[in-house]
Amino acid sequence: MTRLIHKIPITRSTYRHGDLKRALLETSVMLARDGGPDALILREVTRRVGVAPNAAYRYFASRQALLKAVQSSALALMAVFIENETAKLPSELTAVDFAFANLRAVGTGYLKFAQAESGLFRVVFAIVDDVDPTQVNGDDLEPFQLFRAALDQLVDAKVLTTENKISAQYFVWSSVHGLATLILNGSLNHMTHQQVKVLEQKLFDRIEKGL
Amino acid sequence: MTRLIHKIPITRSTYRHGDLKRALLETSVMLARDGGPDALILREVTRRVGVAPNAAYRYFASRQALLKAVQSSALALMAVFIENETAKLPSELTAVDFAFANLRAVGTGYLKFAQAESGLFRVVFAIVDDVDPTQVNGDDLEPFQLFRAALDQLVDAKVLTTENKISAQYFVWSSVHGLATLILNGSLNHMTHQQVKVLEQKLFDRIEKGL
DNA sequence: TGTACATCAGTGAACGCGCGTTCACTGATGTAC
DNA sequence: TGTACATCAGTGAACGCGCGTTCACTGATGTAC
Repeated sequence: MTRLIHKIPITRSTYRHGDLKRALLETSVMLARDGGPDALILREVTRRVGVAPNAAYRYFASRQALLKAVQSSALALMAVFIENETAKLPSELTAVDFAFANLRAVGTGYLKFAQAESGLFRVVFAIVDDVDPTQVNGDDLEPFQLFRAALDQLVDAKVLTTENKISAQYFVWSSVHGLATLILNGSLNHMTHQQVKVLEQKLFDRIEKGL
Repeated sequence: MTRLIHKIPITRSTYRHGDLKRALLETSVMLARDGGPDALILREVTRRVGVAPNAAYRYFASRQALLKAVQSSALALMAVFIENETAKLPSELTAVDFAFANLRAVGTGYLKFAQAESGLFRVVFAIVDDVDPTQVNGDDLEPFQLFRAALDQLVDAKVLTTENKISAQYFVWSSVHGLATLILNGSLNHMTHQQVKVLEQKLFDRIEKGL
């Protein structure tokens, strides 16, 4: 009896973990937060969870599959960052002004996520050499969709035509994503945080002009 | 005598290599062409050159230093791609038209390099956790400079003010670089090559509009 | 022109490291009677 | 309520792999006399 009590491990009180899949995924996300895709090391994940290295294989077919799962989580978190910004929008604007403000909000959330969660951002855009397509979760959010609602509003506000919407969407995405990657790869390291902020605003100005 | 002849290795006829530094760098570039920064494996480089694994250390302080050297080579090649495009420009244009055409040419070269030499493109923007700063080659070309001449022409042609030049330069760079990375990370894999070409042109249209 | 010698480019062997994945398994658990 | 049993979540051990870097060295070369 007492023996049993002493044998209770810190991280696990039952023989079966009970929630190993979730634990593996959450730990994987933590690792990826700190070091990006390369920091997702299967053995390290299982070590932290307190389980044998091969235990992960009951829930994920391979490291790739686990990375794919982290990718989904990261993208969902990115969407939350964006929603946090769009939620702040004042409602007493004209449709046109609101649509533009919304676009800026989405871009701001995108850039904030890239900077606050650079590891996860890099995971989102890491190349995952095709995971078994039968395993692909069809209703996964796609990064391309993040700007969609904002662009739809611009169409509704007659700022954009329907024909131009797609190319506008790629234009906005490229510009914002490009700035995000330049920030992350250190190309803007000579600037202060404040200067980067100013640059972001000027980028949005030019994006609006270019639509 | 005959013994000596038989002992001549295929890749080396003298005891001293004679040009090992160049051979190491060139082989490194080949590896990086095929697989990006992660494919730059010291032991593989020396294996291909036909030299002991540690021989590289006479010329490069570490793998990082070698990667840095490859980065310089890659950036120089990128500049060549851009010059190849700008060289094609017709000369009988007005200053304004020429400046815009030049900007497109630079962007086109940038995107062509990214697609034709994706491994080297990734090396250029790979994070190199600070190499010893006393070793840094001060006159290394910076990616940011690639668009500089085109923007200068736009200032000369009075399309841009001097104050706006810098932010315009980052706008152009972000947009083009962003599209390049989206193409490379597979975000546009659902498109045909032709569709991507069209998208590039529409991006340039919007960039011009946004200046 | 020939010899002695110092230089330093490249060697050989090893260190310490850690990874992803497979195999045959064990034993706590929940279930059926 | 108590017992027999099948399930399957997690184990233990190993495979095969290759990396970057350090150390003490050797011996072909170019140079000085």
